[in-house]
Order: sequence, then C-alpha cells, then structure tokens
Amino acid sequence: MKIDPDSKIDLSAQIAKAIRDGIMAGTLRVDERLPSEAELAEQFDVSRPTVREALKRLAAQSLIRTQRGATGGAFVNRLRFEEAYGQHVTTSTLLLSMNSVSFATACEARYALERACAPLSAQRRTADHLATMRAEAHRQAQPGLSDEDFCASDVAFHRALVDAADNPVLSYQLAGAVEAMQPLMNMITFTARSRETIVQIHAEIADALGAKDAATADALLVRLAEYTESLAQSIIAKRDAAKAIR
Amino acid sequence: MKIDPDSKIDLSAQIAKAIRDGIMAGTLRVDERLPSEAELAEQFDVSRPTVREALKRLAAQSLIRTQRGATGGAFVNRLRFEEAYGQHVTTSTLLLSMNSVSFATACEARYALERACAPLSAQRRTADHLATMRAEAHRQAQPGLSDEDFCASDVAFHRALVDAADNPVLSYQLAGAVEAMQPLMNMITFTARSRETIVQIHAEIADALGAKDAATADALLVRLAEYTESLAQSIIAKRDAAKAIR
DNA sequence: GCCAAATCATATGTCAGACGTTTAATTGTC
DNA sequence: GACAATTAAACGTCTGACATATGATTTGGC
Repeated sequence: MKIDPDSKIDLSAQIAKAIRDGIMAGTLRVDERLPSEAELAEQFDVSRPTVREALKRLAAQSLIRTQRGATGGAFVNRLRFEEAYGQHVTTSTLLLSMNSVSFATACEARYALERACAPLSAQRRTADHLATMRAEAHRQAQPGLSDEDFCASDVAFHRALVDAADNPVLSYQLAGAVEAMQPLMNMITFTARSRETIVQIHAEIADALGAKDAATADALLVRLAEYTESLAQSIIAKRDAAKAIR
Repeated sequence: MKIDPDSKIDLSAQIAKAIRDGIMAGTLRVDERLPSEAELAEQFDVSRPTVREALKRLAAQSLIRTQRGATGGAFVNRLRFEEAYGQHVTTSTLLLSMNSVSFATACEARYALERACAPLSAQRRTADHLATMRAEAHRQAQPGLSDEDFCASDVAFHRALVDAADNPVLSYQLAGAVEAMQPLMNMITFTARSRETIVQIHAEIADALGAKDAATADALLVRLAEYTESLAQSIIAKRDAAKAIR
C-alpha cells in the first residue's frame, strides 16, 4: 500500500489502513512485531509523530499492543472475544442513544436474538449457568434493590442465558444487543408487582432450561418480551400524559 | 476525570478515556465542538502531540470527526449504523480468524440469528427486498461465476433477508455474523450440484417470504444450515484425507 | 567458572517549538 | 452591494530532544 501525501486523507489514517490491511490479509501474523516507529517513519517517508498517530488508531481497535523497552515495539494483537466485548457494547450503546432507536425496536431485536439461542442453551446449559440464573433471579426478588441494580441483575441473568448456548460468536453478537439496552431499561421504574412478574418468568425460564425444554423456554421469552414492551408503553403513556398537563 | 502522569497507562489513553466517558455520559453532545488541541493540552496539562494521539484514538472509533480551518476542530460524531457496520465486520472477521473458530460454530451462530429475524422479515419484507433476493439467486445460477463471487452474492442475499426485518439493531448485529463468515465460506469450493441446491433453497426462501410464510422460511433456513454444514464437513474430510496421504 | 550487579542499547512515551495548509470571517476596494 | 484580498484560527506535519522502561551485555567479586 502506497501513501499519497497529496490525498485529502490524513497520512496517519492512510498508514493505519495500510497496516490494518496487512493484518487482515494475514501478511502480518499474530504476535509478529512491526518495525520500530523510526523504521516505519522511514518506510512511509513521514515523521515519527505521524507514525505514532497511526499506531494509536490501531491500538484503539486493539489490533496492536505496544511494549516499551529494548525488545519492545508494536505487536499484532490476538483479538480475543473478551476484549472485543467492551468495544462492541460501547458502540452499540452509542448507536442506540445517538440514533434515537425506540425502546420497541431495541427490545424486539434483543428478544428475537435471545430466542435464537434459547434452543441451544436448553441443550447445552451447565449446572453453573443454571446456578447463575437462579442466583440472579433470587437477587431480583430482594425488596431493597434499586431499579438500577435490578436492571444490572437482569442483564447478568440474560448474559448467563446466552452464554449457556456455548457459542462464543453468539455470545459476542448478543452482548451488543443485551447490554446496550441497559440504559434504556434503566429509564423504566419497576413497581413491586412488575418485578414479581419478571422474577417469576425468570425462574420459569431457568426451570425450562434445566429440563432442557426449549419450547417452553421460547414461549416464556415471548411472554417476557411482551410484558417488557407493555411496561415500557405504560411508562411512555404516563410520561406523555404528564407532559400534556404541563 | 483526572489524568495521572504516574499511571502505568499512556497519557493519551487516559485522555481518550476521559473524553469517551464524557460522550457516553452525555456531557458532550452530538455535534458539539471539543476545545482546540492547544486548549485540551493546557486543560490536561500535557503537550499537543499527546492530545492528538488521544484524538486519533477516538477518531479510529468514529467517536469524533475533525475539521481543519478557522471554524475547525474536533466534533462529537453522530455514530450511524452504516459507519459502524464496517468496524463491526472487521472486528468480527478478525475474531473468527484469530481464535480459530470452527466453521461449525460460526455457521451455527449465523443461522440461529438469521432464523431469529426470519419471522419479522416474512411480515415486513418489501418488494425491493424480494427483488434483491431473487436477483442474487438468479446471479448465483450463472455458470461462469467464480466461487468468490458466488459467496459475495450469497452474503448479499442474506443481507437482504436480514434487512427485510426492518430493524436496524438486528441488521447491525447480524452483519458481524453474516459478513464475517465470508472468508470461511470462501474456503469451500462449490460444485455445480451444490450450487444448484443452494440456489434452489434461496429461491424457495424468497417465495416463502413473498407469501409471508414464516414457518416455511424457517424450515428452509434449517435445511440450508444443515446443507452448508454437510458441505463444509465433506470438504474438511477430503482435505484431511489428502493430508493423510502426504 | 559462576552468579550478581552495573552498564548499555534500543524503543516507546512525552515535550517544545516551528512551519505549512485549510477554511471562514473580516476588511477593503470598486 | 458585490467581489477580492487579508487575516486569524485551527489542524496536519516535521525536527529535535529528553525521559523512561527493559532486555542484553559486560563487568566485578567470590
């Protein structure tokens, strides 16, 4: 890849792209060391700060890691699911908030995806997953729990459900949909009765998965989706009514 | 957010985090202009190059955009689904290749997710979506098509299927699963007969969606998943046999 | 001869200052 | 009033330097 100094695009962006392409094409292998900043600067015929800006771009995407010292430098990073999680959730959260995605749309996507992995979860869930789900459900029944903590526990419950499918690709893709919804969920104030309903469904889902009963789990997820949706709608209705009075 | 010069972490990473937190918390709103690089340098008590490295990190995630000139500067970027697509696909592709995710695992995730949106697609598909799907299926039947082009058309077909669900959140999350599988699919050499089978199923899927028949579409996706899986397995078996001879 | 400490070399992290380029606003002229 | 020249602000890039971390080498002592 050549660098064009007269391009409209930043040199650092062009250099970052060139290196990224190399990583994606396999020219640069995992744990391989890139040339030093000084060498890269010479190769691309730019200054070291420009090279550094390019490397920081790649570091922001976890494509490389840097190490100081004598044998240091920039290394092609093995991208792991756990690392990518955070970025994916961050991006998804911002996508929802910045594009004013409705609660209904996000909710629909989330439950559609969860239902997709429910059959696999029913088949493969371990005792560990069931224990986590039951523990979170139990936690959600505690009276003193704040709305925020309730939502956090809700996310943990559903994460366990998804992870039970034992497919890292599914877990990764769903993390964006499930965790990114938390800010939207946080806008809901849960009454004691609504919590009771949710906890009840959660417990039944855990039971269904425990019995490897995919059909029941699916039906329960549908119920949960509908209930969550109706809760949100009543909140929105109340808010609109309050606004109308004002 | 305070910056700690004695921290083990790069100053530029700390500054990037501070600004990112501001964006996520809503302190910095979309299209709002950040202070100039010189002002940021003074605020965080670092040099301008350090600030610039931080800004490049954020630019790599499309969280900000920069503009030159008198009224230029760094602006909080409205993250759009279309922009985020590319990054998501890149990351997903690397996750698959760097973690040696098996074809079976990726395939399972992909079809589970596609099945999740099939009912919605059956309900909401427009004439446009159907036309795209039929056009791609027709293209896949052309004799001279290379394996690579066949796979690309396959991706286009499934993208249309997913987009037909008319839920941007679903489309976004699935893009990672569907498009990231392309390199894995490219490793399969499609015989004339296997292509015929796939094209046939594609055509039937389009018909089922045209008839708003979710159940049939779901069954067809299951068949397609199983067929794709068996194709991959026979390829792997052949390759292993060839390896055993050597 | 072997182990430990001091030294060295290398590479990243950070800084200071400067110049070029882009772009919008201002000013000046006709 | 419209158009052209000037100006100022801000990013993009470069040069050169110093600080700091860290593995490798050398040195010194036993």
